[in-house]
Amino acid sequence: MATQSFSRSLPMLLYRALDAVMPRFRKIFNEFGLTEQQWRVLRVLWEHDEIAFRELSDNTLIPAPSLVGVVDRLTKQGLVDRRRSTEDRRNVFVRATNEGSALHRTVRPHVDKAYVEMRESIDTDDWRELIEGLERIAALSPETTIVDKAENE
Amino acid sequence: MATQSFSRSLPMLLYRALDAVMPRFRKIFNEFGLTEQQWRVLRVLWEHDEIAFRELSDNTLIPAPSLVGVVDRLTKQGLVDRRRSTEDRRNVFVRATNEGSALHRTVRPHVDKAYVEMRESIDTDDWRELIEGLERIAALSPETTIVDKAENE
DNA sequence: TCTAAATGATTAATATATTAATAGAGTGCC
DNA sequence: GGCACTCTATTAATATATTAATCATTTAGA
Repeated sequence: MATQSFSRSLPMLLYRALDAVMPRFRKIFNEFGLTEQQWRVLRVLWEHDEIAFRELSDNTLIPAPSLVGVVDRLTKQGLVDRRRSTEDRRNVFVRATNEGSALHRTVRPHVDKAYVEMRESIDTDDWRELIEGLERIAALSPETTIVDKAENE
Repeated sequence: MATQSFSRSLPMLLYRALDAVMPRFRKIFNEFGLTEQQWRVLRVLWEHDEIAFRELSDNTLIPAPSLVGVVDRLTKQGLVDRRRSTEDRRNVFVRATNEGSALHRTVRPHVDKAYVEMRESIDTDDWRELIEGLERIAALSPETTIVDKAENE
């Protein structure tokens, strides 16, 4: 039946799960003067010496228009750099400064610790099932499910 | 081990799942001139003839400061009402207008249809496991995990 | 070659999230 | 009765999300 408990719908459960897990992490970020999105950028930059703006957007899940501001503020704080590509001048590359990398190394252990604590508060099998289930949902990306519009009306 | 794939961490998977499922719903909301949050308010009001502001915030998962603006805009559109409680004048009650209820009845079938389609694209057992897993995580609400601060330092 | 289409970052406008602070109203206690 | 405390909605300031539009650049094709 279509009509079911709103609070147990998939979207609301996803939001509630985020509300349950994120505050502990945001608290850490804030202690180091970072927002959640700024942290995500530093986190991704940790694994990419230099990364295209578009890829940074994909990896952090921060929409491009928002990412412009996030990178602006990180730049203002001296934590990242921008560089316009010479081959294709539409592209922009972002990289962490020394200061940005250093901050990442400082914050990272706190984040990892909180993550492990959270993970350990859940049964291992349950955790694995949850992760797998989420990956299935994530695989339903919007593009994947688009049917040719002409087909319907 | 603490160091694991960032893109497969619980928070990023939750965000990716939302990115995968919400666009189809937002598209519906927008067709009827509603934002996602405005819809959530109407959806909750559907089951409560009148509801206290605080409860509305809890049920919609919209933080109180944001909800003020959401209700303001819904009021401006004539879809909901505000009423200050006479017993305890700190409280505010929100209710749907006739127009608000009517809009809900119009939009609801489209939302339900999209939800069923999404649900049917996932194996039933997988779906159940996922919902259960998310409920476990949601139960880890921040308040639940707070240890007395004096205990640590 | 020159133009139409496509691509990538950015801007714009509006709505919402986050965090802290405030203002008004109730409550308990002396 | 007054005072400290608590609770509720709201405001304030800043950051981010959403959607559409723009601007510069590149690419494809006539």
